Amino acid sequence: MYIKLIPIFNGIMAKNNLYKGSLNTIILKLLQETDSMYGYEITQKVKALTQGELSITEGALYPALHKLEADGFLEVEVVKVDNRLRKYYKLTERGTKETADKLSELERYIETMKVLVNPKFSLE
Amino acid sequence: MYIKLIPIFNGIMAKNNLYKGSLNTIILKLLQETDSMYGYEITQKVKALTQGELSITEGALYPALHKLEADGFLEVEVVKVDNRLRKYYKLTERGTKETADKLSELERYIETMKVLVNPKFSLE
DNA sequence: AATAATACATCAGATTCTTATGTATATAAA
DNA sequence: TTTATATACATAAGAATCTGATGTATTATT
Repeated sequence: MYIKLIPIFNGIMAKNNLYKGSLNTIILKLLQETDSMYGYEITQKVKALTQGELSITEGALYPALHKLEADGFLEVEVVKVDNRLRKYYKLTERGTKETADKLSELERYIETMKVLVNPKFSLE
Repeated sequence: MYIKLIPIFNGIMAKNNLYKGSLNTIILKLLQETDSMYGYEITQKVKALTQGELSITEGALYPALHKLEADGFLEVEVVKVDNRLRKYYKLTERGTKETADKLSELERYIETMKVLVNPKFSLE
């Protein structure tokens, strides 16, 4: 019999609320900077960079990685470390182009939101 | 027989790509500024403010308005103008609170994305 | 007379996410 | 030593949010 103990006040965890489409942009950008990363490493990197503000769930991450690979934006290399599998992903040429597109799309989006909801938002 | 003429180069239109959750924030903020608006007016206002960059589709807008109303964030008043119906929406008290929450959520989100993808992004 | 604009609405389908669950190994704690 | 945590992958159900298509109806424009 398996009993999972769950925190009583788990409301204090929650609060993720990733905006649609953000995840691909995040993955691509991280790979642009770090060249080669595996899935679990990405979740940890995001947590660290955002000081826990953003937790990429595995249920979102792995399917996203598979799709980016299927679309030809990432290539994968499987490596065994300490008897455990790691799948290292890196950008393809098309992936590098896609990264630039996604980033400018994000910039445009933020510019647009700035106009709509808050004159204080801006890009430097 | 109905034949719909469509633009040959409709690729130049496309490009909407609203991020998930943005729409509610936009609606709430516009109502905070303008006090009372009807659906069609919102679509036109968004087009005008963003110079066509963002087009709120009716298929997204109307269900969103209904849900915001059902959740108690908006109240509606139906008015007949030129023999046509208009449904004027305005913020309830809870809606005003929700607006503030959504706006700070957006600020946090942009701050987070800034850390992750682009050191040039910032709030003033 | 036909088309575009105004004004509402719903629905199928796609995408993207959360939460839960599952497998398996390695390490740290009780 | 057993248990829990960390590492590392994966899938699947269901919710939420969007696009694009379609529908109704009136008014204004061409």
